[in-house]
Amino acid sequence: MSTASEASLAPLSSIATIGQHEGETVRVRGWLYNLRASGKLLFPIVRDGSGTIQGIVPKAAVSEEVFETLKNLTLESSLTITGTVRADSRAPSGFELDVADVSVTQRVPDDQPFPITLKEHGTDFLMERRHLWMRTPRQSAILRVRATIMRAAQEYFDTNDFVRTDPPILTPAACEGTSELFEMKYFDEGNAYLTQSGQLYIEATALALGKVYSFGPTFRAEKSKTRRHLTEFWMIEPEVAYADLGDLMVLAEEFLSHIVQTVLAKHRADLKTITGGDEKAAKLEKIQAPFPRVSYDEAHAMLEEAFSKGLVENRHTYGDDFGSPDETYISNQFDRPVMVHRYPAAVKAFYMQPDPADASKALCVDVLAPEGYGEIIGGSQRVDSYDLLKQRILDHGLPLESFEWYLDLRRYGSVPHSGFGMGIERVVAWVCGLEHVRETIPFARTLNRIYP
RNA sequence: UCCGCAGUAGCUCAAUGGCAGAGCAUUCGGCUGUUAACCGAAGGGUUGUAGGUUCGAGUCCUACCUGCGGAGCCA
Repeated sequence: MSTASEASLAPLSSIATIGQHEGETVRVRGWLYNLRASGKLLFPIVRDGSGTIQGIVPKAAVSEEVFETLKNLTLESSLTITGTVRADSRAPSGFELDVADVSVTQRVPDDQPFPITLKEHGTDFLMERRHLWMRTPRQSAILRVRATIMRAAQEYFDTNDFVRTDPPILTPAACEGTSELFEMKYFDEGNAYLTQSGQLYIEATALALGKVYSFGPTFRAEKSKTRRHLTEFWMIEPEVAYADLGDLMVLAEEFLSHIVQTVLAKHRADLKTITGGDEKAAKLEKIQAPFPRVSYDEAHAMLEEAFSKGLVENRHTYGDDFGSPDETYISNQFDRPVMVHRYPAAVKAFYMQPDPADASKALCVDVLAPEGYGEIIGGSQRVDSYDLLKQRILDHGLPLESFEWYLDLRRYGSVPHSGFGMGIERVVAWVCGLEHVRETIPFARTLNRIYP
């Protein structure tokens, strides 16, 4: 090994941008991802979080110490490797590193090898080691796409003059009076609950600031065990004063289009790593506003026809909400997200404005992602009449005193207003083509898992 | 909460009711262009738990535990 001062002469490079240093000697700080050997030739593959690169180490080209150090190095040991960047058509990324020097920061013990191998593993094994699983190229790529989706979502609202107003996470009562909530003691004030939605609170901030959004974690204590559910997930919710349902649907389709096109612009390589091909990117190209709009009645008619043709197993009952198989069938009829609007008021939340054309319907919209990924957005125009809202609260058996502040919003300068919530993890799962939302978040919280 | 599936080596999985195995990982040896490298060798097991049937149970029966994904509910 050369001296520290000698090695420090080489500039640091991230692997993602190492092509800019072709012909130059650089340092890469990272971890040993894989090591192949062929006699007196070593092929260490190093990852640094931005990508991986293969190093070439002919025994004759380096010191005995460098060769022996690398030859016996254990996977996922941390190291700094110095070498010359060379373009090579055999390399997946187009570049390789002719290694000159290596410095090991921490060596993974021989008797406790890195548990995640390059071979296949079961989901439970991987989830139990999520803190290590996320080091693999595919999982890292998913987390990068997630970060871009979150940033693009905020970017859309920020550049369209929305003000971010974050609602409380600890709340005194259920927002909608339906979902199961996580409950805890709150000093001498009785029980508090983890928020299931910030919606009611951002209705208040919308009437103060006009266009607002919130972005934060949301909690549901429902015992859902499916590929679409987490007990803790991230939701971004816009709320707009004076907006009606039509305005809301335009907002939703433009918002989603922006997110998907931003991912396409930045993550072609990651999408390929995640899905193993370019088909997903081709599908995402089509995600451009406007999106198809289907009323509840039209969707029901689609399901009736599908049932008569034997395309769906169970017949949908008019007036009921759509089940998961129903949503999957409807969304599969389109190559873009479909906006299903005007559901029966009876199956929707108390705060939704009735349709003036048919009071049995609510002015609401669910956006269903393609390919059966389910509901990614749910929103509505809100009840703006004091009398109607008060009646709805009473009809739903909710404690009026808990909603006095909410009724104030209709008492003092009430206006029509609308908003929606988008679940980040479902969008990531759809955009990345994943089987399960648990891979879309660094540490998933599900019914049977709160470790690590 | 209901329905279904699964639990065998560190991992992924085999094994007609009849000697518990393979690949990968680990250790050792070989190989100068490997792409989940390859070749040879070695170590590695209370078959989820508790009962039962049987000459004999990984395999059949009962209960339980754990996990999975589907319904419901939702984003």
